[in-house]
Amino acid sequence: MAQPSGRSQRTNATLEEVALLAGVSRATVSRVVNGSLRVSPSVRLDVQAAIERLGYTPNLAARSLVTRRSDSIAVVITQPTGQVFADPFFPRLLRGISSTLAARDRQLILLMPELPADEARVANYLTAGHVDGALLVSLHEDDPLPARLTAAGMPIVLGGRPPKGVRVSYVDVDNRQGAQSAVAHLIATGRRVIATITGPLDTAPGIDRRQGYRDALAEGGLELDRTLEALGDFTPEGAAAALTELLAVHPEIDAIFAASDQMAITALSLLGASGRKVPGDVAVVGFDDLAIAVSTNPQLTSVHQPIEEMGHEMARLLVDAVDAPDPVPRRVILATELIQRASSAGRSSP
Amino acid sequence: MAQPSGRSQRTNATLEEVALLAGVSRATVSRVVNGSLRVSPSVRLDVQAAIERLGYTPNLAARSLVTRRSDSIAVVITQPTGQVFADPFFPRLLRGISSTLAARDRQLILLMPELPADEARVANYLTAGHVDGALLVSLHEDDPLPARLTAAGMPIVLGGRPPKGVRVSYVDVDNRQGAQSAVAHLIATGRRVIATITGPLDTAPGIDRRQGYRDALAEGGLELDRTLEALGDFTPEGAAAALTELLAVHPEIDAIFAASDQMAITALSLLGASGRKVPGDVAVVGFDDLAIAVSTNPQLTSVHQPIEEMGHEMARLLVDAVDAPDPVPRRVILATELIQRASSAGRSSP
DNA sequence: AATACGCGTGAGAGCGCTCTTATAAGCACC
DNA sequence: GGTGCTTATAAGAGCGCTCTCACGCGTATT
Repeated sequence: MAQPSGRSQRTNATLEEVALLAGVSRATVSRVVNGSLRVSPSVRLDVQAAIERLGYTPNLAARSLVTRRSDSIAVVITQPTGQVFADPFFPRLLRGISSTLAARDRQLILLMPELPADEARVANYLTAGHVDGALLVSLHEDDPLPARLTAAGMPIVLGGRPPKGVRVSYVDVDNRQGAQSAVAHLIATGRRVIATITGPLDTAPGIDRRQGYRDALAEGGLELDRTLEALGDFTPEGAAAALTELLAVHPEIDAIFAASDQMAITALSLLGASGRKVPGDVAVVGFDDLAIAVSTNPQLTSVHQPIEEMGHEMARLLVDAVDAPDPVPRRVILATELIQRASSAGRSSP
Repeated sequence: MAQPSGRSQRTNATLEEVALLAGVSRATVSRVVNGSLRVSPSVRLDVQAAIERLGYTPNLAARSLVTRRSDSIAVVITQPTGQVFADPFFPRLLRGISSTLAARDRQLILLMPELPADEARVANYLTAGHVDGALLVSLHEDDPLPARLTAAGMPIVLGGRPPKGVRVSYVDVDNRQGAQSAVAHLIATGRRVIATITGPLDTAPGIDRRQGYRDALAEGGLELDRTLEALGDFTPEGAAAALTELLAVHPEIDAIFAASDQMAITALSLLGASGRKVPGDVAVVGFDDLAIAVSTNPQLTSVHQPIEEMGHEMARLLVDAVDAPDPVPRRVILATELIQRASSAGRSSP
């Protein structure tokens, strides 16, 4: 009597109540709900009407208690070191994952361990069987999680190529081919002294993008010069240091392929500060195709990655694996696309 | 015999088994697990040993079936129109939410409706009682979700000020004060013809940031001139159009406050292209303090928002409301901070 | 006409947990 | 040393669902 008391107690109807209203047994209602074929059309209609009337929604907890499945999937995003958060990779990836999972009636449980202690808890949580599978993104090199989960019989799919010879399913963008096409483009537009600012070489994208750079040089008949490869770490600071050294050693540079847009943008402003014109003196190409690539001056040529699609594929692979356990790890490599803008325009054209 | 068969069947122990091993009843084990005080120390120790030995983890589905709680919280991120995804707002917000939720033993269920049809499904899912509460982010103006959920008795907390006079708990950053401090800084450093490129004026941040701009002008004794307020929409295109018009009407502009970094960066390159020096001729200040703000040329002065903390507060508010339903909506407004960089340096100093 | 088989449906067990209620044990008191 | 009290533990019901099994009916087979 103390309060006016909130209405809408949200007392969800149960199977039992639906059954009563429809004049059938609980089992039959269950069959209708789960789309069993073994129900006569007339009964199905009655039941559906009752469900509609009562606004019935299955109690997921009760269901998963008996089915031993949770119909939910964990997405584990490990803290990427440093500023990698500077780009909107995760929202887009999550959107891709989310839409596919929703379409297949799975819940998305997001886990973002920060401290090592969190990671232990996450591992516990996952192996406790609260989810049917896990999607792992941006692990560090020596993360024990994939091995632990695989050993525990939990289906997983990684985002990005696994570091070592770990045999798990994964989805990745074709970093190598993307970098290759970027550098091939520089060669095709007349650049001859092409430097690269790499990503960290203990990460797959760092390695693969450098490899793509080398591939393009080889194909273009240009000599590989290790002093044109400056080690970056995807951050502005790292890129600045790398570029400063590069310009000191090779003032004749006429093109730069940066392994990330963040670094490419830093290069853009540093080159300007050093009195060089982009693209007149030096062409610049980045990787990621961030939204700000169109806001820089000049606009930045960059390699576009199908991130949403990566999410789709990851979710698809995982759900398939949950539904039909498959001993063979699968992998999907998605093509990238070079988006040409002003920062790499040919010398002849303005 | 077909396969070597995977080991580690992950047959989680049950309460019953723990009870058997510890020589007590199921109920006693349950008390230990849930931290009841009514257990003698010796028995508690025995039980804990048994739990340890069997690697017991409670079955969440079974628990929530009887407690009628899920111990999980939904985070609903509605598709922001256009490019707003260009900034890493969501990862940071999610990180804040995630860490607080984890600390309070709640699961984070992420829902990202894209199409209107998705939104209906999300609403259904939420009202079906699968979660204990919901965090709603970046709703559009007329989103019916808050009202629906509140009516259904579900605790919710919004991220960002609610559009109309909706009475719900929310957490927001102090957009108005942030903008005010940015513009006050411009005035203090000698700027007199200060324009603004606003955000869309049907969003709370758009409105509040413009209001902060006006506040600062009033306090600084400058006349408000509506033709110095150009309507933007947070995108580069919008900003470009707004700025072009602004410069045409007011070539004497000596400072620009852009309601987002994305727009500020666009302004930076456009001003350069028009032959104006930043900060020599025109000072530029943005809002968001994106990571690329340090990579632009010149580096961009911007208003920093405590996004992780916003996530923390949202989660804290919601979990508190779930634990102790509170008829009074709460609100938390977090302070912003102006980060001064080269783009707004005073004319006297280089 | 008798047997067999399919197919739609109902009855009932039981998933692992919490929570209420009952019981046993311990202790103080007069 | 019996009465009354508190306190630790056990027993058992039941949350809402799925799923196996049995049943009864209609149709095909011999």
